[in-house]
Amino acid sequence: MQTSGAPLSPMLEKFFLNTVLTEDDRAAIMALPFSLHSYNPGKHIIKDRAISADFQALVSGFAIAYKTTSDGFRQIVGFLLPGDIINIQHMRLIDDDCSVQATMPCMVAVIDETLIRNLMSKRLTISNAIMASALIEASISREWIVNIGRRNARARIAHLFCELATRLDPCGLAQGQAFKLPLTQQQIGDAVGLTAVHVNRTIKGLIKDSILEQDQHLISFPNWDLLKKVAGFNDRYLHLNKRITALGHYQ
Amino acid sequence: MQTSGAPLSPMLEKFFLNTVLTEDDRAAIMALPFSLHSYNPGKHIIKDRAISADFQALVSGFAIAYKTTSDGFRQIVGFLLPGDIINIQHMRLIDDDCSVQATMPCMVAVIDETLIRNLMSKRLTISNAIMASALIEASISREWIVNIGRRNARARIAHLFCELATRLDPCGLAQGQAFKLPLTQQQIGDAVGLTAVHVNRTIKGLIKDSILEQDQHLISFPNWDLLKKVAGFNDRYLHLNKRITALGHYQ
DNA sequence: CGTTTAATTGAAAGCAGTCAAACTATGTGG
DNA sequence: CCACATAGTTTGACTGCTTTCAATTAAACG
Repeated sequence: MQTSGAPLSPMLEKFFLNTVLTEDDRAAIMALPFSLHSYNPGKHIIKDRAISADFQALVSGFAIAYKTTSDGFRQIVGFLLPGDIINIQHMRLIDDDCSVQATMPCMVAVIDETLIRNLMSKRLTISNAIMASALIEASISREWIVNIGRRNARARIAHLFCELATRLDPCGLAQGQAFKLPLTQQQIGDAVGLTAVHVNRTIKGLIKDSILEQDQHLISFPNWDLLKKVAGFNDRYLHLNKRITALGHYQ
Repeated sequence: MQTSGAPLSPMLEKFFLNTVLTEDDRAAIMALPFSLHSYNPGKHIIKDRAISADFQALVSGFAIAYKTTSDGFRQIVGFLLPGDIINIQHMRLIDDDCSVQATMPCMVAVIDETLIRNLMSKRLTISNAIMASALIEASISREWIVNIGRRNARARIAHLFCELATRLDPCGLAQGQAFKLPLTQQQIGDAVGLTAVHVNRTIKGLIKDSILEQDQHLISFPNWDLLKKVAGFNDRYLHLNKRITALGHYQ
């Protein structure tokens, strides 16, 4: 998945992972007019309760979706990687219920939502691909519920690293058994329901036990199977490379 | 929302909450051939990894969707109420990644998935309604992540009760400021990431502080605003009564 | 009425949170 | 290029929420 070149190709590549698109579908998507916006770390791509009439896709970088409790705590509810649709719930629901913030320099492609709606109504396959993207996002949320609800700190953080390594890889953002961590320890805590202090101690423990290695922002794991075992990680919930055809039959 | 009479009407009513359907759309849905199946508490409607080619909707009763960790812990990831589509992710994804189990006597309408696919391809509005249902389910999952990740036991359980009261009401399963709890304390724990023992103690505490009342399986809360405050509950994530039109414009 | 399942309670242990301080990057302006 | 400011990381001591284990009571069911 290239982030250089055509800005919409990361999204297209992601569609191809779950849906068989025709050459016409591909052309129709690549022909969509868009504008590009860049966001530095810390900047908001979507602010809570904002109502925009646009369809946005992440071209490059890394962003977090989060919600805030009434007493001021933050919980990250998902990650956005290149190719991901940023406000997919906005297609059918009025309220954006969470905010989206860049944690790495981000490039965002903005498309007039009306054009997407037209495309979806005319091209069933593209509608299917977007539906599949929404369902995969939901599947990831369910696994996060399991991770936070039923795993201890060590397994939670290991699971987070497993998910990051697995999802960053097809984006060209992982180097073998390593990746550049796009999050601070505070943000890791906000993602897995722990405090930054305990995240720090737990990561230290993982390093001490040779489950992880860390060199500045580079996280590596010489023993992928061990990390997976500690995390109880199974990538099935990410629904990678599982396509169903335009007709809905299994490929 | 009636559970007697036409079995598909609870689902139809739910569609109407988020999408403006035409009379033709309504008729097309009500004309769908279906078969009815009943499940007693404890019975599985979907078993993990099962591959079925059917579209299923809950007609009456109450069911839980859950996942199991590699070390044997169970985490409930969502509730299914009358009108809810049971295996919505199955429309576009190959793997069912969670199991669904009845906790109350359930009636399930099963429809040939091909008929649903045809309906969705011919009727944009119905496709939109199903998409909206999927997005609402995802929104609820995100709020569960917040609930488990960033609230203490008392707020978590209060929040669960708020969600149940709010979602059961349009199904005709809530009586004023009360509802019949469709879950055991073990299941409540599995839903909010706590042990059954601590759920018990926490509910006792809520009762002692007059935030809840309990008479057998009937849960009531004389002070709804107080319960909401303890929970930090805001029903926005449930997306009730927020319709957008077939054309995608705000109503 | 006996059996099974669910709810309840107590005591002890442990995982994670809180508070506070020191340290280390990272970046900026002089 | 260095001094300073800021943000992020690390560490220690202490607290406390939640779990664990075990046993008892109550409810549901055939």
